[in-house]
Amino acid sequence: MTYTTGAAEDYLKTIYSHTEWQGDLITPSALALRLGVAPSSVTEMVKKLATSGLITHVPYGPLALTDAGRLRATAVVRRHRLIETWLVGEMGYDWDQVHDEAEVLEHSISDRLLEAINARLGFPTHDPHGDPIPAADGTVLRPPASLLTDATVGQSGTVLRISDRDPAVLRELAADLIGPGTEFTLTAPFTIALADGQSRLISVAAAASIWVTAPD
Amino acid sequence: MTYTTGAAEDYLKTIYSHTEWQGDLITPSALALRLGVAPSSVTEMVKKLATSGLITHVPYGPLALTDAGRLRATAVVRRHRLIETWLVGEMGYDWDQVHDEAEVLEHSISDRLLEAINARLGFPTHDPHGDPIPAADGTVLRPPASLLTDATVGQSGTVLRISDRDPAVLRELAADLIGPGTEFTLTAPFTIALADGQSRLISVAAAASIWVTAPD
DNA sequence: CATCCGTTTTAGTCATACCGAAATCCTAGC
DNA sequence: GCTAGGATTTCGGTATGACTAAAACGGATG
Repeated sequence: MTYTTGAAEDYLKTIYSHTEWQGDLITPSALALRLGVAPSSVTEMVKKLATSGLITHVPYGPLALTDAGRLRATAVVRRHRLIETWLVGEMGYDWDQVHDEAEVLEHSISDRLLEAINARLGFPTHDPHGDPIPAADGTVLRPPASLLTDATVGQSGTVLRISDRDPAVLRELAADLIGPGTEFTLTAPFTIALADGQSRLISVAAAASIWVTAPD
Repeated sequence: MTYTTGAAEDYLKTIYSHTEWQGDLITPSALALRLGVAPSSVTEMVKKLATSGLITHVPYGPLALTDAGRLRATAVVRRHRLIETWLVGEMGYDWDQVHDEAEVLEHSISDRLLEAINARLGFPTHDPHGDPIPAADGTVLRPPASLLTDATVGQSGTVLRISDRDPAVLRELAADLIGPGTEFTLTAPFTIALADGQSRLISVAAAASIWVTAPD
């Protein structure tokens, strides 16, 4: 009933993450791809999660979290992002090096230790990549955002988050001193002008990882 | 071959811990008791560990670590004790509250994070209970010690370590301000006089958990 | 030296989580 | 409306790590 293995947490987290910025529901095959498991494995886990009341699923249809499932998922995301913030803030990690470590620790840290870390960090609201850290009650503060690849030339805004999927992208942007909070104007696909007047050429992979304030 | 699951690590660590202070080899039944598993489970895991070259075992005989097994075991113990030291030193835990958390984290923390913690702590040599922290190469600095229950009346010495097995004992001794480094003279079974002249009545359970400098 | 009894091993199950192959479903294109 | 092909599920099987019950072992005792 209270089904909370590490594997199940990974499924819930991935389902949640897909809807967090993209908006649409995730399909079993997309979930399998993201998790790096076979589609048949997804079918099995989906059955267990549905039986436990954490997701809803009509056969051959997409997956959706229930309220209970979303709470469980945001709890895992909260752990992940607090751990990442801690690794960068206190333990000397760079932002492209924290993902794997957090991926493991998010399943093993106790609530008590998590809150001790949270307090040490001063109760941060965002992780190093700009992702909002869900509150303990599952609340997430997420401003409207769009991808830099969808921005129009001339559009100005602020970088809100960088997807932490690709470490190479994170290293590229760190070298360019681009991160959450950076103000920019898109001068060409994909060249941006920074506040100090400097110009930066952004790789396509990086542009597809940068979420910026939605245009007016 | 490189068999390093969390379960196997627990077996190795427990085999090692038994020999660390007691000296004699552990039997399968004692191992089962300590780990809280059935004897048949031990037989199975022993087979795997022996096949992997981490322990030696003649059927119906006791268990002994190989050099490779001892190295693996001390690595786990090192993790456990550094994590405990960190929880007490930086995260606001008391010494009776760290065991369970360390028990989990010792299997999931990366070498990198462990060394970052180690550096933050200033490369400690002992954990809060007085247990020596093995070096990365498996070396352990362990002074000769004997149990307070084996001490003779009139014997003086210094508390070297308190077994972290029983949290209640740890709380009792913390309340009595007794810990590693405390100098004492045994005045009766089990009453000890401290350096400042104060006297303390020690419970039998606590006395059986206190390791002191060996008598001359 | 035979027997007894606790220890250890064997044999058979279970739960989790994964896989590949085969069957089934859904839908887009005709 | 039919059908091809991709997506999904079903089915059988693998690996880990645990369990119980029962058989096999071996050291201590009479």
